[in-house]
Amino acid sequence: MAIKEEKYQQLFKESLGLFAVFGYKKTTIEDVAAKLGMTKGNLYFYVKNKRDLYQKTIHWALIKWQAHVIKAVDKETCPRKKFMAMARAAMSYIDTNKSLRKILIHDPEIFTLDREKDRFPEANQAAREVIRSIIDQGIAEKIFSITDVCATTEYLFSVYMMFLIKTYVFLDPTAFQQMFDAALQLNLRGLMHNNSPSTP
Amino acid sequence: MAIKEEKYQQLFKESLGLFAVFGYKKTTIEDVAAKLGMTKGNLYFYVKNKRDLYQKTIHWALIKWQAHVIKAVDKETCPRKKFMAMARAAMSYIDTNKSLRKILIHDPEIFTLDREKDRFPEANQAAREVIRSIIDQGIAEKIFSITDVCATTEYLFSVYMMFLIKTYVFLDPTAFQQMFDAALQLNLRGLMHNNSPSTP
DNA sequence: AATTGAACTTATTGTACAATTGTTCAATTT
DNA sequence: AAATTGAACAATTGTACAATAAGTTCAATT
Repeated sequence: MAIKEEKYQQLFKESLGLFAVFGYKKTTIEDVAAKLGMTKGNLYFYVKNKRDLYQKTIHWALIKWQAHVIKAVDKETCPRKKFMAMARAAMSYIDTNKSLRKILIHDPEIFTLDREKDRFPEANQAAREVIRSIIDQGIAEKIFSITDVCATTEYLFSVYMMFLIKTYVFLDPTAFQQMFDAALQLNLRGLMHNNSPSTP
Repeated sequence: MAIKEEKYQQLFKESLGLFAVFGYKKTTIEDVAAKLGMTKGNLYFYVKNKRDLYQKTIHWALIKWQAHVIKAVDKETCPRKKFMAMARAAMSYIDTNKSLRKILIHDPEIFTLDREKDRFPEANQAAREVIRSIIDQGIAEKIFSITDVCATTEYLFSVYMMFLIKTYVFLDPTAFQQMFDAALQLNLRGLMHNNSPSTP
């Protein structure tokens, strides 16, 4: 059913664009239907309701983002480089993806530090696992040394969330970059078994 | 005018208690006045308006909190221990102070990762300076080594904010403690010049 | 200087109704 | 059978205005 998949892709793409411009409330089901050249009634063949459309649209965007990050991580072999690739890919993606970024500004609670309020636990769990696998590999190769892998993963995921929250709100790109670099240095050195001179 | 100072202390204390129980909206100026045995009109001798009362009350609570942290930091001489003392004092204080914590739950935006929306820039600037002075001392004593002190301070302050946001929302105290310890280990090792075995 | 209490102003709540938007579904087309 | 339509229906939001409650001011008083 590649044809139905195509339809969904198009639906989410157009939907994302509209939600980005008008926000959830101001975007009507009819707007989305019109954009796709169908009637609003037919949209209910694809999604349960408006909220479901919004949820599925953002989930789709988050998964696409994640795929981009994983691709960047997989290009590297060393855990240290993987960690850097992960951080950089995640941040640069959101920086270039105007639509997703606009939605995050409209609806900042998409990223929350409160796990109870997490509306995208599936996508975020996958993100945790990316971090976790890099740490595990680093420990296996005796490059990283930390006592509590689980808690460290959760902490680094929270730091990642923190940066996301800061990204779509940050005024000065230079200040952001500096803080990002400082964080990367601090966390990498914190993970490493021995402090070695940083290779940029 | 130590007598007037006393009055303010009492005002903020009672006000904090009421705001903690009922929240900003449900707490009336008359409630606060009654608690202090005065009429609501007289409250306007002390504060500009209701919002000002709320603002001054929280600012007062934040400064008291900060004084507690600084006291704990000053007990230590080594920058490493100072850093740990700072983190621990800040977190344990909020854990025991039920009123302040309740207010933070009612009004989570008191702590924000968005500097533009910071309603207590004075108190938070002072907090940044506590972090900064510990880092500066650590570098002077060649215990810490980081390239960008300014950006690292800002990053660690953000991590501090993140923990505060997580604190009043965290379900499981054990999980919080583990994450806190992992973060402390990671950040301390990241700051240090050479990785030495951690002394607990 | 600190406080009162009444007068005054501003904000909130409730209600009723109109308009808009979201949702369902039997009928129709592909 | 899967996809789509359009009209009927339900839910939500917006508007207007009255009633109420809460916030604010200030001349008089302690």
